[in-house]
Amino acid sequence: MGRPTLADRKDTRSELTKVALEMIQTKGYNAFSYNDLAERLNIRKASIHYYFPTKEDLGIGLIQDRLKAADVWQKAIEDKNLDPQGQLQAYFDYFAGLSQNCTRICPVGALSSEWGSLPPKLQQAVNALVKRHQVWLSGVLEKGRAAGQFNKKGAVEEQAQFIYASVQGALQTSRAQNNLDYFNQVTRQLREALKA
Amino acid sequence: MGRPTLADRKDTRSELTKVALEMIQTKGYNAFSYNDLAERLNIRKASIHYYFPTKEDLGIGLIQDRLKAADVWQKAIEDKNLDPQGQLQAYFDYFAGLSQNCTRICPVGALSSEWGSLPPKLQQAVNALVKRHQVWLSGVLEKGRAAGQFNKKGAVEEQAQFIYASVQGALQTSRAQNNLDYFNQVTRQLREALKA
DNA sequence: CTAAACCTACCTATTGGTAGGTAAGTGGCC
DNA sequence: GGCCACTTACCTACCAATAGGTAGGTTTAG
Repeated sequence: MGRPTLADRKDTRSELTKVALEMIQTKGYNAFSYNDLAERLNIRKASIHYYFPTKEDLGIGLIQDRLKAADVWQKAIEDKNLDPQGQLQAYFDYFAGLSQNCTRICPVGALSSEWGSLPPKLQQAVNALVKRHQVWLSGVLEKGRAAGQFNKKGAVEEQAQFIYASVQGALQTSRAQNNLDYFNQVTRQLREALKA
Repeated sequence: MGRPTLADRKDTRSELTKVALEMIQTKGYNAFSYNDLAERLNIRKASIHYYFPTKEDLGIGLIQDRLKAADVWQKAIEDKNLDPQGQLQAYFDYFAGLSQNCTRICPVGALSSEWGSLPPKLQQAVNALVKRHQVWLSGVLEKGRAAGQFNKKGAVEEQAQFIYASVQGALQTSRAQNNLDYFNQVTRQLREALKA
């Protein structure tokens, strides 16, 4: 009967961040509107403001979701008991999967490219997520060095930055060229550059 | 008075692509409007349509400008008679300068991040510019290999892709972190990864 | 006289956002 | 158990601002 009962309702909030995330990955932050989201979820756009008063709030909320997802992912990786090299490979695999046949890039990379048009608080949130990635990578590199898997050229933080930047760029260029091999070539060379 | 005589007029077309370029680099393609451009050039926005009927035309025109600029730059580099390693460094230096104190990124990287929202012809234009970069880099690497300056791990095209992706990502992340050292760390590690 | 290089004035669609509803579910109190 | 206050999760209907774009002038130079 017209309106669904509460029991029927989906978790609208997480649906919103999910679709907004997808749109940021495919089109960018400034290329989607509340109307686009409303049509996708089959609700009115005013309802979106109930969960996210402003688009900035939506952006920040969505990044916070990613922060939690990173927690989950990192713990799942830990449980697999991979060696550092395997963990690095899992990181690459994660992004290769995220690419979805060269249709998406990392949301953080997308937002970084529109930096000057982002509200300061959203910039902060993005930065926190970047840092999280780099801290995790640094940890993996540290362990890998101890295990003799990675070389010791420069600080691990610098190598982590190198990996992070290359992955972001590779995802973007690989989409522009419509060829995931591009991404794989880059990660192959990263492994080469890091090995002991 | 009021209105300037034709002799006083700047080259409005190139001013337009220049300012549009800057806005793409700082905010992204979807974050600036014809109105923004009009205010910056102190003309009416309708006049912009005289030069560029649509925003897509503007984007494409601007990329074609960059293609010509790349020609000029490459020839200027050739005249300097640098060795391949010096040419690669000049490439890095070019991007470090383009960063303008971590306020701008490469326009191609910016457009690549908004890929899904770009008109197909603009995507094509962007791709042509990416290819130009990579072909030039491949040439430099080829010569560098012959001169014993670079290693021969994989094809030069693959190494060129690696360099290109890393530079793009480094520019973006370095802006997000507001720290050009980030960019320099990445290029340092690229040199390391390429050396014979 | 013509054409280049603008202009004013307008258009429709869309933007993010607000005001004020309303149906359905929740918890407390007698 | 029944009533009532309250909250949740939406809704309709609007708003001013801005988007890209168009029609049809006007000024200036050659």
